[in-house]
Amino acid sequence: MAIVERLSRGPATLSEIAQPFDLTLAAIVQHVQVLEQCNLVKSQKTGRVRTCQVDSRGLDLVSDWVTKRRLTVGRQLDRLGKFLADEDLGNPPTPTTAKRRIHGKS
Amino acid sequence: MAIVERLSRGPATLSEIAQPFDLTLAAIVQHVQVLEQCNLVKSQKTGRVRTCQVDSRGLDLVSDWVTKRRLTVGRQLDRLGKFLADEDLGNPPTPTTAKRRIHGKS
DNA sequence: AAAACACTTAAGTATTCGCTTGACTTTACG
DNA sequence: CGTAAAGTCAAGCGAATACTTAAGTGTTTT
Repeated sequence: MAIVERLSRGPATLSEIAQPFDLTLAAIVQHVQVLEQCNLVKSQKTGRVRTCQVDSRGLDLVSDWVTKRRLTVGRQLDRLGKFLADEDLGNPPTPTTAKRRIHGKS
Repeated sequence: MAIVERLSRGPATLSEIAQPFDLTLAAIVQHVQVLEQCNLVKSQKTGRVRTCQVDSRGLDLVSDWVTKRRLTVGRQLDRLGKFLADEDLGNPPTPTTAKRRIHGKS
């Protein structure tokens, strides 16, 4: 998160990213590699310098996921209302009883 | 993520959450505890059953962070445009950005 | 009361992570 | 040229993590 925050203020080289952290350059490189796999950071190398920036595709991925969850949570409230109505009519709640590998291996 | 997705489709007990996973109930409890620390899940116990739902505060936290990053990335583009305009006018690059553009003449 | 249920808690373990070190490659500069 | 800078790669180590097992606790059901 701190690396993405740094990069959201403007592009930076790997050494520049590493500077505020008490870490080796190699460690930073490993973090950036993971962030690139997540499409949160993109980079290109010019000469011996690798410059990194935020990749907005990763941010999109995250915010899309969050908004999807929030939408279905909204529908959940509707379903709760329906459930309470059923309850008032005397219907029993659906007991989807889980019974799978509570202890020990299958 | 899978637990939050499950809960975004409607509340569930711990056993119900555990069902689709090949994990013990204890493992699921540990995951849910972490999610509660992150305010991504909330739960209350009724009798011997603990029912869990999505806590929208956690979702808000995430999407707020993402939109903040995106805003500053936006400002970054403005700065890039300004930088390129300066370049076209033949002005020397500012020292903080001077590390690029060492190679061939434009 | 006894048994079954739905967790809860603690402890142990095996794997995974994060990081460092050190050797190496490539590029820039005098 | 030689040397320094910026980064890459692989190996290794300690610490954290994600599980499991096993023994509780409180609550329904029979």
